Amino acid sequence: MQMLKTAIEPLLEAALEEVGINNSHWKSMLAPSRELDQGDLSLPCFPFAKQLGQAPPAIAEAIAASIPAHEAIGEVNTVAGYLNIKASPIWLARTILSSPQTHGHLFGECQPTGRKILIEHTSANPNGPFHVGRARNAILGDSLVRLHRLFGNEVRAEYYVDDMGKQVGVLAWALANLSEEDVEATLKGRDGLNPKWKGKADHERVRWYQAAQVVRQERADKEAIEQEIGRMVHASEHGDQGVLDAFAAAYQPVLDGMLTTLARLGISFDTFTKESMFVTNGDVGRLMELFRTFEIHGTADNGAEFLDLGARGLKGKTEFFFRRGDGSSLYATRDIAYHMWKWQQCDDLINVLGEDHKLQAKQVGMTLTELEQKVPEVMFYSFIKLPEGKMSTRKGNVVFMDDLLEEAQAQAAAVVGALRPDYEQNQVDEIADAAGKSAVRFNIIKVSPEKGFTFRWEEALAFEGGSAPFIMYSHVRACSIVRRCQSEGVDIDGELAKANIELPESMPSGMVGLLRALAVHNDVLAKAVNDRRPHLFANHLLHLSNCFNSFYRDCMIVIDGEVNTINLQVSEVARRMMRTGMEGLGIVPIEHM
RNA sequence: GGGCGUGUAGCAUAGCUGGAUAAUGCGUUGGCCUCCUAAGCCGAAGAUCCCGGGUUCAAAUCCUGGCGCGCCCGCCA
Repeated sequence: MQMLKTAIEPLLEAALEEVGINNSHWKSMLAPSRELDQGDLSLPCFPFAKQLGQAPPAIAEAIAASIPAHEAIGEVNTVAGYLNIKASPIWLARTILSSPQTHGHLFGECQPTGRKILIEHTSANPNGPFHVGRARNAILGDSLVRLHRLFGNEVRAEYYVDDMGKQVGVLAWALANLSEEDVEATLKGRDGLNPKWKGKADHERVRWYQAAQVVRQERADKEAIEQEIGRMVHASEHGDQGVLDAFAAAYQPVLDGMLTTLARLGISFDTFTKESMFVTNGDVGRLMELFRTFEIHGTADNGAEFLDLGARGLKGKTEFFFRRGDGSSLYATRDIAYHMWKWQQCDDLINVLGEDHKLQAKQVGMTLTELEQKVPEVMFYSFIKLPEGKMSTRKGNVVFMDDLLEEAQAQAAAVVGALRPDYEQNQVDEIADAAGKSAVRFNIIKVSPEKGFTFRWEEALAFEGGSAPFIMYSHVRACSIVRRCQSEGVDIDGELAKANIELPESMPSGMVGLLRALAVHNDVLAKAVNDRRPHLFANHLLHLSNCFNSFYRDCMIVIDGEVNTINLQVSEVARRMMRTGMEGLGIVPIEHM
């Protein structure tokens, strides 16, 4: 609760000086209380014991006695060596409400910072549909994008298109050389194409890719196939425009299909940058020449070149190869050129990467340092497993995001249909669509990225406490209060504009709890953004929604046609914060459900 | 073998820049709709915070040694 801390720090400083503490180490010790009923801020007094030669409880008492009355402080108490300070609910209400109409933007919507952030996420190889494993990157990345925007940063969301690797080469070869009959014969015995996705190129063309993977292993002329693919990949890496165009024709429809899936999740990108650009524009070639001048440059027997990052402290495998024996570049080399290009366009660079890229990212980072470039921030995430084990397209052990979204919507529709039998079908569909996709997203956002994650249908499709629909429902209740006011003829804008209303001496616990949750909202947003941990904000939003529900129970807004101004103002601030917060996580803030 | 990450009630998680009675949801269980949407609210039971050692007034949190799980250790992307 930064709000309270700022208000009382000078008081506390004076009180501590009176007791005999003159250094300012205590400022970092003054932290949010562990339990809400202890207080808002707590100061453990144990470290002062040695310095003052007194017992911690006595010190806490002495400090408490020296703190003068202040409008922000509701209560000061000491327990077992802790000094607990609770904000005055009236002060909280006054601060938060100080004209919600004019200052409402302060809550939930921050001022522009002027900072330009480039966030690269997803960047999946365009060779098949998203499964929930690959989608963790997109969901986390997009949430980070949205939270930065909510925070006030100027964000560009970027997809790096891998348009020249072996995977794309295989796809292009398969489309050119395998007939539909070949593909179906090769994949006989596996799951067929779900008729639902007929015509969606990511689902259709991945079968050519999968068939090619089999054919490359099993067909009699596999050496010739490998040579042909190798020739194309090689040509692409030397910037052969004809081959690159053929690759693009192969992957672009697949990429479009993948983006359709992401769009359904509310995920979109501002820019797409193709890997091949850095080969064709000469950046990669110049970079490789530059590396030759480095003192840590080395050459292998066949002419391949590397940087010896061991000399810079890298453990394990220390040779970082940037050029093959045949003179072509490697993925990592292009990635470095890409990063140098990105740095020209932003103040901060964030990459969202799977944990399998940690070593690679480390090598790229060290090389960028060698080039006197800044190192990007990286958000790593663990892979999503299925209860049966690792997700694998080859083994048919996958859950496609398209299927998950269909199932989520269907289940949400069943819930809405049962709970709201009077709703029209199109209204049910709209709610089910919003609830389904939000639940799927939230299920992934709410856990910390580095944690291993096992996908379970029953959890992805849970619509109760701890889920996106729980938050959506609280928001809907707040919206319904507005509708109620309108139907009662309440002048809402007028009510919100009222300032300096008399606040009741005692407030119901639901009100106090909500005020405290509101007071902490922007602190959590800042932390989630700065530490790249969206799940902190997700958990806060659950807490905020929960607090709103208790407030809803305790504080009626309209009774017998009479509106309670304070309650309405608090409800409206909460509604806006919930709405902007939901948008920050990609949860759809619908108004009915 | 080496590197990185992770291990918290039956299950899934939060807390990890050290601080009090370890928080939340699911599940189990007891209450609450003549009142702005019960996808809700209030209560109960349920924890050797993986194990051992260390640092400290204080360890789930930091250090160290084990064990389990995941990922990486390509002139692949």
